[in-house]
Amino acid sequence: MTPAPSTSAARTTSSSRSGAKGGAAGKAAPTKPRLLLVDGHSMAYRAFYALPVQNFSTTTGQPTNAVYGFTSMLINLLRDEEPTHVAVTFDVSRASFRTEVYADYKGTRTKSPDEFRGQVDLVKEVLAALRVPVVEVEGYEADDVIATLTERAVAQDVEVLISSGDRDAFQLVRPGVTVLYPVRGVSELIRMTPEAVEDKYGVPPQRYPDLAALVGETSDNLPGIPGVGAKTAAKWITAYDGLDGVIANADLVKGKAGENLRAHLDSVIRNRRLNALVGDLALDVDVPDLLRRAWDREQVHTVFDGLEFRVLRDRLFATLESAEPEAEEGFGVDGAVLLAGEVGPWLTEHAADRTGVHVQGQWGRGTGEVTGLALAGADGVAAWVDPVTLEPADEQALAAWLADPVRPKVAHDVKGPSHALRARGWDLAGVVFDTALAAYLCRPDQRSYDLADLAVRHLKRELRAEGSGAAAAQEAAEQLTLDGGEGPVGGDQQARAEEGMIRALATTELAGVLATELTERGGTRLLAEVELPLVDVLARQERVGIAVDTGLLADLEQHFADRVGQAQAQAYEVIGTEINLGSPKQLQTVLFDQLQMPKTKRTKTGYTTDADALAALFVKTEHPFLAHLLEHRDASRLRQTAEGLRKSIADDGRIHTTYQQMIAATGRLSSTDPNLQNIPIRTEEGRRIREAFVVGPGASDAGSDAGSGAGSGAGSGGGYECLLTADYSQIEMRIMAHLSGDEGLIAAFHSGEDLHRFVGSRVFAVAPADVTPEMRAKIKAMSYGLAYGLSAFGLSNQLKISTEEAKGLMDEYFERFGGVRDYLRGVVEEARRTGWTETILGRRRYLPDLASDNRQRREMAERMALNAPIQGSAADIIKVAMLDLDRGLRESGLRSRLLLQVHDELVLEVAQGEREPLEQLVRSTMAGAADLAVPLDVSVGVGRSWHEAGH
DNA sequence: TACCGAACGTA
DNA sequence: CGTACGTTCGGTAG
Repeated sequence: MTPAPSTSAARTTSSSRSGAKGGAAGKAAPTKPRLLLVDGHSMAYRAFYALPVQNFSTTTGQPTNAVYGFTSMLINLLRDEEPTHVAVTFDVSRASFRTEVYADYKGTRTKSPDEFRGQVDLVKEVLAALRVPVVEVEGYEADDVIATLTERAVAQDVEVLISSGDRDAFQLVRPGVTVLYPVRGVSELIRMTPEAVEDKYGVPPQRYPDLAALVGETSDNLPGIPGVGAKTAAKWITAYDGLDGVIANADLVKGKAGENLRAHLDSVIRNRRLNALVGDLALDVDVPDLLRRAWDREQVHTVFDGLEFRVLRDRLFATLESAEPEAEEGFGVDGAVLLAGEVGPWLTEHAADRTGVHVQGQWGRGTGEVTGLALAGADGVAAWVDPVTLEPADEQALAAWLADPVRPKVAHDVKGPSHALRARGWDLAGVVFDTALAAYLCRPDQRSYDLADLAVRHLKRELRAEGSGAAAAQEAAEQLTLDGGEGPVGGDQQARAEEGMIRALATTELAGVLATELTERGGTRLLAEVELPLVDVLARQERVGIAVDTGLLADLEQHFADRVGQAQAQAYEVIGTEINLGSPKQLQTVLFDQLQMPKTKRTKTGYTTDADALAALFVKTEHPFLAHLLEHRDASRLRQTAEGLRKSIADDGRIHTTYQQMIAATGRLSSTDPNLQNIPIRTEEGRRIREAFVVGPGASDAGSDAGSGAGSGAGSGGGYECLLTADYSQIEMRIMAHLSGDEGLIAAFHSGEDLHRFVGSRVFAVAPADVTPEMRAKIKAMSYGLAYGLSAFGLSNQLKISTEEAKGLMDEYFERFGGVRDYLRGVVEEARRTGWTETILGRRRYLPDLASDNRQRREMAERMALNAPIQGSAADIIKVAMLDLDRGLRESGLRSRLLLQVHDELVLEVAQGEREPLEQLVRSTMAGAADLAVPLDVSVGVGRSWHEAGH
């Protein structure tokens, strides 16, 4: 029986304690507290006018645009500003002390539209679910409450952020108090710091109400002095040291403006009295009461469901995880360090069924080391094994169990650990679930899939022993040390064992929860049939590595270094000074200050000096410095690349990259340490680096496990004869043709004609033979651009043609290939409706930003939605090809082996005498990896080096 | 020492 | 104002 059964549903109610702890604290508590104050009424009102009401209402007809915009803004603020404290304030009623003073205060305001009223209560419902306190005081406005809380916060050394659409709030600005003022709706807020206020109005923030009193505020029905704007008002205020001075010296002011001032002194004085915020209200809350709290999960679901805020809810959960309730409990550990002779019996008793495996140690570059092994049986009993002190019988039992494919195991991110196990002589088989991979498939946009984070999120548990905080665990460990003395189980080891067993237990429990979630998201088959079996294929690729001609690489590095030296010397000669050519900052000084060249495109920190811009500058100025600089850039990048590769060559003369299977949100692999997926190919000089990747002498240890051990005696001539590369041609365009079902594009792939020539002939309405190279280049750029969400502007930029021409080109393209246009439009619509995109194997990518009210974010999400199914389906296909190929190699008894994957290309090492059959196998396997409406074309090349094999 | 932005390599 | 990545460097903040 599991000692501490737990499900995620069982623990949503523990809010009193977690509430007190606060969600914002999350991981690293901010050093200084920060209070966010929101003027609820004014921000909701802004949202109401920013978002078209017809697009935002529930099926029952309830308008939700204001509450949607407000909630969205609040989520963004909580995410981006990370306040530790938060409150939202509202006006209680129209009547306030100000209307008593001046009956027409805000008198021009028309009654708010019907669609708006009622939404304020909905906003309050949302706030209640989010556990954001609402503060309001009868007879005062929201801004008075904000002013009061601001004064209190400042006195307590708490930083303040005010979100208000009312300019009166500017008077509160000072160091440590910033107003976030909405421009254009509520998605963009500008930061009104003391400097910003002074920049904009010409007076310091505390004098802003003086200025407003003179200028007037139409929205409050406070008329100012006719003919006096901010400029004049600021001038007076500065000249007479404030409004009191202006009033006292009203007689000195000349001209028509002066007359008007004297005529309207009363209203100015009244305005100033009304726009002064009240900073000393009696409130029943104080700043500490506003500590951010974890929101109520269930209530959020209820409220958001009612409002039909599906995507917004996803965004809330996605962006504000730190506000999850803190885990309450740890793990009850029922387990022990296995002593001599206990391993076999333990496995028999506890490890027949699904067992959690956690490896302690280190790994990387295709190898590793085991320092501890923890197991957690399906019965909830755990065990820990010290790999150093195992006796032969234990060793054998453990090895047999680990390698037994019918003993099901669950693990977390198992590729690395499998290297460590393998290096210890243990093969791992029978892994039926990987919690990290499952979490990745559920939410492929996450940065990491750390076990501890997943346990907190999905199990609501900390990775620590039950009922014992860190201190208690330490105590227990020390106790053991004292008791055990020199005994078999030291305290340090005990602590490591407990840590390992907890992780193994957490893995088994997580596997259950994540399996359910993955099923809901339709990813079960993808995990079982693609990602999980791929782990082993990738592990072998990493272990095998690719051979490098070390001498050649060193020569190349020297060659590039020489080029760098020459270019540098020539560059220095031209400009007469020795600057660091690798420093954009120093370059900008030379280019734009000393040489007075025209300014390039702006970056955050200045002006760009990228290759495109430098080339454009060279065309304009023909300054030789630019040529030397570009040469220096090019050569030093190549030198760096060569040097980096040389440094990562292992003792076996090969480079062992690491494939990341859970990084790219589209489903692609990535390669690190070193990255072998970005080795130069475009330029002649760059391609030379590929000459250094060569066929190996073979006979390395790892080779034997590619072809199954037993049968490999046959042709053991030993070595390898060459490298083989095989890549899919235009796979993304073929997927586009398949997914769109566009008849023209499908016909293009069946025509045997060159794709871009074919498409070009349609777009330009000429015979294929009459498609010029220029036309072809434009078509090629556009075809690929479409899959990335390219705009006419972007296309014109890239092709250096006018926007009009680019627009015409795209129109013509869509005219001829209407299916493509319909598909691209549909894919975004569908994603907006469901919240995700999908590949041909059902791999999802969630894009909550499709509903963002921030245009930049939303359009970014739209481009992602266009690209994800295409790039992701290509990733699906090559993964399937790798699995089929791996299986095919084994079944046909070939000894050749997979070395690299570069998105649409596979690199293999061809065993002696296998060139012909291997090519056949590779071609048929890759072409057969998916059944599309168009054929999958595979091109193959062989050679001694990657360069030679390339084609 | 740690992190960010600019730049640039690949598909 | 074109997607997806990883690495390197210089610069700056800590």
